[in-house]
Amino acid sequence: MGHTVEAKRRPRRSYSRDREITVAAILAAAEIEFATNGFVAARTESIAARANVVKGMIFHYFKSKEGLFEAVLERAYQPFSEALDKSVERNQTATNSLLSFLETLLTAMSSRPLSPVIFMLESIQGGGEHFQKLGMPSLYSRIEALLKKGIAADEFRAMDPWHGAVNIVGLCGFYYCAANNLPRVGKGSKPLSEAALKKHAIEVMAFVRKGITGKPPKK
Amino acid sequence: MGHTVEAKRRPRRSYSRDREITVAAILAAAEIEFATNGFVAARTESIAARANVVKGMIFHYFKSKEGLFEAVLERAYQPFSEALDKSVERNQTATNSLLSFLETLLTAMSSRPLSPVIFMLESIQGGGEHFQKLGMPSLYSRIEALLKKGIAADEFRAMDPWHGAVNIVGLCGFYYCAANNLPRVGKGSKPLSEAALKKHAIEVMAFVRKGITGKPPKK
DNA sequence: GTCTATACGAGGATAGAC
DNA sequence: GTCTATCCTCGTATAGAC
Repeated sequence: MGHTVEAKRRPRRSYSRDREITVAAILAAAEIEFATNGFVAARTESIAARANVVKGMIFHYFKSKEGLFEAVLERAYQPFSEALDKSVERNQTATNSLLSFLETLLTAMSSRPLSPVIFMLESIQGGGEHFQKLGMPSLYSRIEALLKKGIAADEFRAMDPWHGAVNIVGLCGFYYCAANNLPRVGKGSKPLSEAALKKHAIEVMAFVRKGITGKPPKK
Repeated sequence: MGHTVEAKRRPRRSYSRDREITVAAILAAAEIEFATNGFVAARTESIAARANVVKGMIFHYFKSKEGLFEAVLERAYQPFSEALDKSVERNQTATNSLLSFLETLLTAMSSRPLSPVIFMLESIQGGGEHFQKLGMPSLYSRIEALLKKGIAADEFRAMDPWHGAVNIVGLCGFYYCAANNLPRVGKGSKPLSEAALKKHAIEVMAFVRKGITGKPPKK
């Protein structure tokens, strides 16, 4: 039935007795659980089982379910935060700036494929409460700014840069959220395999490049 | 805190004592609740409060929470099913076929803005179990087919039609899912206002048109 | 058809032994 | 640091009066 996806309760074999290891295991398990079920529907018991620890450990290290969730959110956003820092504006054309930023963004996503899903769920269910803290809006703003620059420089076609930014972020992230549900007809590789994600990045870059330019590169 | 969004418990004033009215009220309330919280986190009590009926009515008419959810899903998919039926292939160019189909699709979405969100949640949380029944995959397949046709006819650039279809669906639907969380800087109208949705449709159509064509229309 | 009361299970959180 | 046992709230679902 349409119930929560839960991890099988595996018998615990070895215990780490090590803060770092236990915490990391819980975080990794929690990321999966929250990305599949959302905050409210996520089950601490299920997280514990997947992490191969006892439920009490979660409350020991994170105080509450909410505390754990925030830790997961921060961890999930980290690569994107770094991507924002890394891609500083050099003296480049708007096209090159945007495409290189997109490449960084898509790489960050493919390295942590659950992050877009968690952000999506937080957006829908949490109303984006936590996003202000994380600095999520700056992702859209960055792209919007690049679009404005390119439009002013006549590199890009006339368009609403705000909608443009949303559309581009959507192009990057939607795939990850819909992955479980895509038609698999005749597709050998799974949508989240490394090869498929690479293909996705290439296709998105091409789509964006064509979709925003004012004049196409003559062939 | 990051808890479920719940409807305030309003005092019940008038009772319809009418099957149609009660059922419709429950369905409408349930759509909101499921779209905000997902199946597991949705609360029947909250749905009842929003519909201004007593919780028992839900089980009376729909037997179970799951029964209600399926009814909501069907209702949400209906406009898209009609859109698929309506836009039969006439002797048109691939470009015109695709754009007119997109227009129908975007109109369906704007008429039921919660549907894309429900589908997204079902995709993430339900693993798309219910989608086979509803015929969801045909939406992607239709677009994929149109893309293939256009590529073969040299109207569209070379691209992977499967990824292209996912990207186009994402362009249409992502906006609705992210709407609660978009930066509102300097934006007067809310992202889900009629005006904003119309703008979204126009921007997406333009983006797709430019993003897929092989040769741009000379100006 | 509508309402109240309640059974019953699930799940977050804590206490305290080892 | 790790584990077991338990408390208590919340939420689905049902029984039965009006």
